[in-house]
Amino acid sequence: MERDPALKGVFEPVHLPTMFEETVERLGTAIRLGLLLPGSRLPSERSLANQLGISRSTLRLAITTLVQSGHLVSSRGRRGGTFVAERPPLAEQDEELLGEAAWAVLDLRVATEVGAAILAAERCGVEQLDRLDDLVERMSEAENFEDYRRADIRFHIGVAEAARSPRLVRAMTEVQGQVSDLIALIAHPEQVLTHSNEQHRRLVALFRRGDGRRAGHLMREHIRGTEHIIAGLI
Amino acid sequence: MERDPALKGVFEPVHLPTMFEETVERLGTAIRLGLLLPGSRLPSERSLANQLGISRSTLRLAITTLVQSGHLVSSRGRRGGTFVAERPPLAEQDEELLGEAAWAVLDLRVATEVGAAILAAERCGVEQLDRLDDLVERMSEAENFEDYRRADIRFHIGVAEAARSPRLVRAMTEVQGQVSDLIALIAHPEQVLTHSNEQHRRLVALFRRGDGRRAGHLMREHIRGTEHIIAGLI
DNA sequence: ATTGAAAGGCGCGGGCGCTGTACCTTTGGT
DNA sequence: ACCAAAGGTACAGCGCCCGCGCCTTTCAAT
Repeated sequence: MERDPALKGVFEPVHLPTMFEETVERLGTAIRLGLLLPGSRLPSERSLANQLGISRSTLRLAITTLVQSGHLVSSRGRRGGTFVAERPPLAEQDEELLGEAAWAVLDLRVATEVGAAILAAERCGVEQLDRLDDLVERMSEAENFEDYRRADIRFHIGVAEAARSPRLVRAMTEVQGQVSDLIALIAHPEQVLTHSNEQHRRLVALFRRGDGRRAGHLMREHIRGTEHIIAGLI
Repeated sequence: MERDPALKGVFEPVHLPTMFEETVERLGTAIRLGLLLPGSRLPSERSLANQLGISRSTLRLAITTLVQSGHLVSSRGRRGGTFVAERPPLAEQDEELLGEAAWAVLDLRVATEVGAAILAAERCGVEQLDRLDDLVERMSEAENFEDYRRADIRFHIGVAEAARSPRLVRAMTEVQGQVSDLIALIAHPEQVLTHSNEQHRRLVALFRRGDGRRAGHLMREHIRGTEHIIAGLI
């Protein structure tokens, strides 16, 4: 057989997540990224199972797992339901993650972030831009790292939304979920955050001007910083 | 519940491909993209099942499907095996594909191609550059569209290889597989191909200079052409 | 105080995909 | 003539997932 590098990927083992795993991953990531706010209520099990296109039995398995891991709390009765925990876990600080896998995630991040930035500059509307302005403001006023980080995540997903591409939003959410586990490991002095948010501000300005070229380049520079730090840890 | 657009994706139905479907997709795409050349031999069923991490029974189902669709042929006996058909189908000209799904694929393509181009400029080595030069040459000498197209696909996957990122290679392969179904529908006058290949040449030059900024921008312009044409069809 | 609706908590039968194993058949090299 | 290597076939079993029905808890409305 030829040693064609492109074929490496073709014959690689195929891992398919189960519905259970996928559901835990989706809901867990949404909670850890702050897309589902602490205390907010999820749809009823019957309704959510329907929306997700899975059986209630399977959904309940996923919910049980997330309750045990501290992401969710359930209560019974008339006004009962499933709620996001008040203090959900932030990130799975899986030290084993540092290695080959980390690089792969960072590479995907480059593609997703830069691609979203370029398309955002080409297509975004005013309401998305206002939203991004808002998030930049929130970051500049953040008192602690957690607040900053939450807004940061929303900003980057917001860029994908500005690109008007649902698939990119999904990809961005996944990438942010994985990269957050890494970012949680590194320190962030205030000076770095200020500089980072300055880049956010310039990005929005470039989106507004429709300058996809500079927006793409700036986004690449923006994310290069954390790459270097993480690279040092590996 | 809030109408947060980011949550749209979280609660969307989850459809997971089966191992059977995934295997058919992988092998079928590799064949249609020309990664597996006509007449070439696949590993034995037992070995391939082992490599893919699935049972032989399941692999056989996939192979049977691909035989019936004209991608593969099987022969028994001492020197038997499973071979790529001499004239495999080129693309699934699924006319139903034109619509919402087409845009989603094109968006992912922007991210994958531009991301790969940027990383290729940052990391590529001489051997990958030579490979890309070779493919550019092959395209310039192509007598017909099919030959050109095969080399074109290999070029773009080659960019992902130059980025030294296996995950991007996978992503690029998938994207090319889906976009090929669209590209097969549109005409390609020779003038367009010449211009397109000129861009390939300039891309390699930018990779060689390590100019990720211009490489990313040029790649975005490069793929914009087909976008416009396909947009016209939708 | 009663009732009913809306939510979570449970149990079970059945289907389908996938596995693993064993065995058969074909074919060409030794 | 034999044997090794490949595809072709059959079957028992397991795990995930579904769908259904039913129970329990709670609170709002009456």
